Amino acid sequence: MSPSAVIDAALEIVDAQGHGALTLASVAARTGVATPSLYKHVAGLAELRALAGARVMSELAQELTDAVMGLSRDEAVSALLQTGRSYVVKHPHRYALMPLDALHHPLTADAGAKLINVLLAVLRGYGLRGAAAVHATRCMRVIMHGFASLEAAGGFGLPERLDDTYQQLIDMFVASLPKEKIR
Amino acid sequence: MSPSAVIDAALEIVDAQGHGALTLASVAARTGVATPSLYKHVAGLAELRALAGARVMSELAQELTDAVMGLSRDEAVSALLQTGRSYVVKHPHRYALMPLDALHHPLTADAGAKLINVLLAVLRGYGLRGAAAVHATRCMRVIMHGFASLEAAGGFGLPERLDDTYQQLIDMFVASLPKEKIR
DNA sequence: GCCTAAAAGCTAACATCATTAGCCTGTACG
DNA sequence: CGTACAGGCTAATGATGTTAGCTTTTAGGC
Repeated sequence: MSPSAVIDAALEIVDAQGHGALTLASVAARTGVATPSLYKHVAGLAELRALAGARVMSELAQELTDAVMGLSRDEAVSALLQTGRSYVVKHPHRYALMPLDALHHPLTADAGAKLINVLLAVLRGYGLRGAAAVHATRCMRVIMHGFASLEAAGGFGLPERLDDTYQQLIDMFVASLPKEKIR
Repeated sequence: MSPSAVIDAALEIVDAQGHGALTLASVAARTGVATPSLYKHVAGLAELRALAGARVMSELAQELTDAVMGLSRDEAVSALLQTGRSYVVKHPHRYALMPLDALHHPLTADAGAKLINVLLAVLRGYGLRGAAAVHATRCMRVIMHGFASLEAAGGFGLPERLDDTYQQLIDMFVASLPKEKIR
């Protein structure tokens, strides 16, 4: 066994039973090991959650990176937001693992930075600098996180198509970006 | 004591120590009662959380209602979004109590409906109907929830002014609404 | 004023967890 | 061949949620 294998098991449990079911006991059961043995690989439940969250964030960052490769500006923004949502739809339970303040925690800071960097890279195509870039990044995050967390939690009850709502948000955001690249 | 008094104590604990500190043991200590005695008023921890969440949602709905009274359209939307955020800034820990899928749970459905109704009322000024009203409501929710949850969780690390980011989001949303009332 | 029944409290007990301490074993490496 | 350590184990402790069953308080009717 290895720390990574423990995280694998943790993610399997989360995928199957939701993030509330992630306990050291359940991970131990799944890996066929006594609970205290997990401490040889992981410092405790808090660290395991952080590591699992970091794993998810890295995976998401990778998918986003792949999705925007070769695209720029509106196309890239749209692809990024769509891909972010589709990841959450694919693994609804994983979303809750990602810490919202990843940068504040050493175990998740790297993964968090990777994620933010994709957003920044996409916005670079608009020539946004300094404060403007920060605000735009935050807006994008708000939209992606707001929608994804609501969708993952089953927060949208009505039957109207979620795709349409999300597209409307994307259009809204894209419309707020500069039409000409700022030089 | 009464169920309501138990919820009061729960909210005091959450305000002071965060929603992770909300346990039956801590509520019992604060109300000067043995833990099992709480079951005379509340069915268990899950119900207490739901009831506390409903209380918070009602309170927020009331503040939002007060804030938009006498306003319409862009002014009302702006006031609603600003007031929503300021509630979260005032009581950062309470935000995490509100269930995202309030309508699915009988104990929180009423409060959830109250909240949604404020949003719908404000959007009525634009003459939005049917699916369009649903999408617009969702967009507003995404923006308010996305921003508030990130802010409450300390998810914005950089020093740029959050007020500016939020204003940008509000402008973005307002710009997406019809300029003339649809009749 | 008293009596009874329900409301509200208590203690004891149990299950589940996380966590720590201390022990055992196999294996890689000198 | 011996030793050190990685990785596993059992036992024990302390929170916590929850249930059961008993006691006390209280409110209302007689």
